[in-house]
Amino acid sequence: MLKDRTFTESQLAEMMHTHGVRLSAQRIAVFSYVANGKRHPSAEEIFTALSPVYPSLSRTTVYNSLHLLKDKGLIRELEIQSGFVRYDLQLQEAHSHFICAGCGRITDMPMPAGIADAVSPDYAVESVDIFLKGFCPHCRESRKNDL
Amino acid sequence: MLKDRTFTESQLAEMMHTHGVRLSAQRIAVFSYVANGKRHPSAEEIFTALSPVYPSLSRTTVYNSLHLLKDKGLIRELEIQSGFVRYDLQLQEAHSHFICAGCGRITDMPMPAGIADAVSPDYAVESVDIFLKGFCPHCRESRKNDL
DNA sequence: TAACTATTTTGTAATCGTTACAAAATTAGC
DNA sequence: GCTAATTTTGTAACGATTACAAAATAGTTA
Repeated sequence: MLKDRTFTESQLAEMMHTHGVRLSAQRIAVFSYVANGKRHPSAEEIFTALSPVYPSLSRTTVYNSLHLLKDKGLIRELEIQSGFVRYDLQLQEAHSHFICAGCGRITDMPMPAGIADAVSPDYAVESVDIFLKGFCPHCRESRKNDL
Repeated sequence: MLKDRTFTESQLAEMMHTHGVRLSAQRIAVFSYVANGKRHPSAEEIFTALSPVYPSLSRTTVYNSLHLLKDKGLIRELEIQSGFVRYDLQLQEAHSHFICAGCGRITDMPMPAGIADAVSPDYAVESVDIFLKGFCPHCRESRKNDL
């Protein structure tokens, strides 16, 4: 499990600027939600969370912002679950993801070493996604009681 | 890269039977396509490929069969790519998947050792998916020439 | 500041993979 | 062969995402 970190709005704006993303209130809000929120949100979750703050917010803007932030390397798509895409801050330190089959919560885990060694060197690996599925400590416990 | 294996129809029927899947021509065809085809097909690919053989085949039947085969542990879902699900034979030997950003082809790779060690022992890991993305030897070469 | 241009946001409609559902067809056991 | 249970089929619905054009906003120049 990796610990979370909170980013101030000006830090986020700075990151966007250095990655060539023009600023807008909506974009900053979307980026902030991915970077600081409970994390790994879907587009719909972001839209639902931000709508009260930006009543005119459009779903399309959320999608546009996410795609832009992804193309510029600030966030990353996670296709850990069927049916929709989740988004994660593109951290410098690689990590894997654990999704709980009970509560659905996603937890960052350390990236195991030596992944690249398992791939024949003719293949140019550009990204590695590791999705672990199972039960988190809490759901594991409640399941034990059920059985 | 792992080598492929071909299953005869009676082997497939046998596997289905021992896993408690009732036989039907359509189900065998779907299972065979996943087990023997180019592999890692989507529901749509299966439907398109089998339609000529079973002109009455319905997309719903393909989905039904895939879900059943998955629930009975014969095949596995791969959410390696956004927007749709791919299916893979549930092999006894664990393996990871490489998807080429150039040609889209999916290649089986050996499963690196020691994945579980990276997860804190409070988490009950039930499955591990490793998705590698990059360029296969062929596409890597053609890209070199383009740059 | 005004005028002009480029970019972004918005809202609606369309698309695509998948699921729901009920009727028709098939299968299995007697 | 008959009856009950299962499977298949076709159509309609659904949910996430994308396309697109109009409206709003921001940036630039004068």
